Amino acid sequence: MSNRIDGLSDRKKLILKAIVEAHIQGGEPVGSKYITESKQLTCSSATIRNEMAELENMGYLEQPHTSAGRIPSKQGYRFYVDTLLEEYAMTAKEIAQINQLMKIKMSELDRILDKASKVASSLTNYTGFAIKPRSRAVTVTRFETALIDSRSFILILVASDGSVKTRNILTDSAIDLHTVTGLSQALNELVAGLDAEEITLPIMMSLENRIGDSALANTVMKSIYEVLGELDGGELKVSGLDRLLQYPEFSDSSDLGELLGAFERKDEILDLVSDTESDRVNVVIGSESSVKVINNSTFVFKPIKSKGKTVGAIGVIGPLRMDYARVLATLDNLGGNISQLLNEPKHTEKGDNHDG
Amino acid sequence: MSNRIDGLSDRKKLILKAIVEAHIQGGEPVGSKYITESKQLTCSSATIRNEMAELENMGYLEQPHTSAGRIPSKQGYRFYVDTLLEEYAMTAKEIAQINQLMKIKMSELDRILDKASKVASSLTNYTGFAIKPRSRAVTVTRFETALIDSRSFILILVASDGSVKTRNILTDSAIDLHTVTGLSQALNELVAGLDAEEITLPIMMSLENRIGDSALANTVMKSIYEVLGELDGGELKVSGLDRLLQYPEFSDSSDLGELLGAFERKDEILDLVSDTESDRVNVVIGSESSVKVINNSTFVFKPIKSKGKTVGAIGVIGPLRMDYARVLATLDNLGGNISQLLNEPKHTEKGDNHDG
DNA sequence: AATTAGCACTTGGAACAAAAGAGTGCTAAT
DNA sequence: ATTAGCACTCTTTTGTTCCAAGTGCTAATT
Repeated sequence: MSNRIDGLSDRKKLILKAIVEAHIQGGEPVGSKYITESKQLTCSSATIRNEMAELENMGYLEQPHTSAGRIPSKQGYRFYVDTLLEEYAMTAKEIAQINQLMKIKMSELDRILDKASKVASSLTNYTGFAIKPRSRAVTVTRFETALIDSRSFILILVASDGSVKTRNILTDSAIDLHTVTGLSQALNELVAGLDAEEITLPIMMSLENRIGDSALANTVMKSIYEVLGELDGGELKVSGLDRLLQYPEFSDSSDLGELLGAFERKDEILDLVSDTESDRVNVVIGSESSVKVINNSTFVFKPIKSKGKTVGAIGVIGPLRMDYARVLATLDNLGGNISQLLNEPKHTEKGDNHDG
Repeated sequence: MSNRIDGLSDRKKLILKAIVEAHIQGGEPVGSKYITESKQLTCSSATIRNEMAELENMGYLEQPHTSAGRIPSKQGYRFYVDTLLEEYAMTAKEIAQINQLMKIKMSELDRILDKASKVASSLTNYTGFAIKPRSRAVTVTRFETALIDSRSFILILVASDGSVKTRNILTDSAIDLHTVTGLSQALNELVAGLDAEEITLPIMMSLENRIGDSALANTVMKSIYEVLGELDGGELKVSGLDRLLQYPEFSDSSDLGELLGAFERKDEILDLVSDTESDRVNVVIGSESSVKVINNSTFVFKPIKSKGKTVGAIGVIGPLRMDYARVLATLDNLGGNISQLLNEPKHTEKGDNHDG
């Protein structure tokens, strides 16, 4: 009888779906009686009980204690997300809010992501985050300088991912426009386009020779290394942290502490996002991944692509019993819009606000 | 008998001090028996009880319920901080850690503050924050441009407080080096040094005339407004959020939520810090100030001065029963060091790392 | 063979009572 | 002015009972 390609009869699927959704909605364990009363199935509570017992044996459900209803296990949520989830139809209001964001045509990824994480948080009512994953491939493609006074100038570094970093440089000896112009020329010829490993001693020597000021060359190279490090190491922005507290699973205890700690350290989350390849919305339930920190929470995130490369991700974090349908739809839409924005030909529109 | 200039006998002061310190240490209400046993006073528990009753009447102590010991009231903490606190001698290790930070000679305030908030958090074991207060006085003192390609360039804005902001600008029509050089010249002559109110319509008109591209002028001015807004609105960085959770007063409940919410919104905290004038370490206990959000927590922060002006602040946030002696000493030292770093003549040292 | 009604069983939570413990306030003695 | 002593108050803990929820199993039914 019926569809068993993934090992569950249609009825079991229906029951599992009903339990997951009831639990997501109410937060309480779900009993057999509730399922029969919800009229999605025609059989009796005894039948449901038998099926539930089997689902528990198979690992899809758990029982907090003998006389309680069932709650979905992580495997249960996983099956739900992968197989049972129905498309969520976004409301006009939600779509409007996303379009609102899209109108702000910012060209700088950092600021787009920052804004997007706020929107994700406010649309889903979970904690939102935005991330720029690690990528060794980023280099400085161009150097510019701007003289400030006789003892300081600004070094501007344009990275291959489009981001711009600046550094105030204080010099030991007096400098003039000629010096810094020469410096930026030299950097553009010798260092631009190289990554950290490619900047070798010979290159540094020739830079020193070229500008004829070893102290300056030294200082500048230090700054460049630093910026390369920043470009490489990802960034993580979090917004709507306080929303976590409204869910009883975080209301007390150590789970919240682990999450906050993970946000502080950043690296676990960066790893988690950087390691995934799928372009679709990713759902990481509990400690499915090797990342230990997020045991009792779910990460959902969607990569942001620009010209075929993953340049960032936006997502939300919340309890296991997350409103997956809605979150998936929201992030898919939002992330897709952002990727599209990044990829669309930039100069086709009328001359309104082209920047941010 | 004895010192009553602030209305408390010496003995009452001793008792209050003992109670505050015992409570800071243990977190539990303090009873009369504990005080007598701690051997700081020679009188009996009954005497202590009488004194405690009086201290409660005077508003320095509170009783959670009849059969509990006393805990300090906000007024009690206030008196303790203002009058009873003994100098905390920082350990060699703590001083070493601060000196470590000081070695990183960064010239950019943002990055110093960011780092400093982390150090403050790790030294005190409370949540650290760093802030750049609002200040209407900041203007853009200088504009630079860097051409990227025929349709985009980077606008660099150097602010009067030394910070540097950049904006990617996408243009509708093709541009060349000549265009952007002319643009920066025009901006430097017409707009540099003005604050948002001073940029009037006539000025914008003459800019438009000067560069002869109204769409470009428009886009650029939008970016400038935006940056002026950013420079004006303060920044708030928080680190060590997870440390809050180790204190039982935040272990559950809404207080934590209010704090997290305040960190999200930022404005209450910015107001709080921006409104204070004292250069010393400030201690805001509970809702002493008009800021409602932080009812059951203490803010301690020290302003950072550069050339006589307050350019930032670093501080920590924690429960009312905070280790005030230690926090005050740490922030005073740390903040003082940073201010000194910002003010010291910058070019006197040997040619080692002058930047960051 | 699958479903279902019925019932015994398990368990956590609520309600209540009693006891223990901590600390006070007051009185009377020093 | 201080202090010993004690009655009093209030929270916390512990134990008991009771109840409701929900299960698993068995026997009857389709």
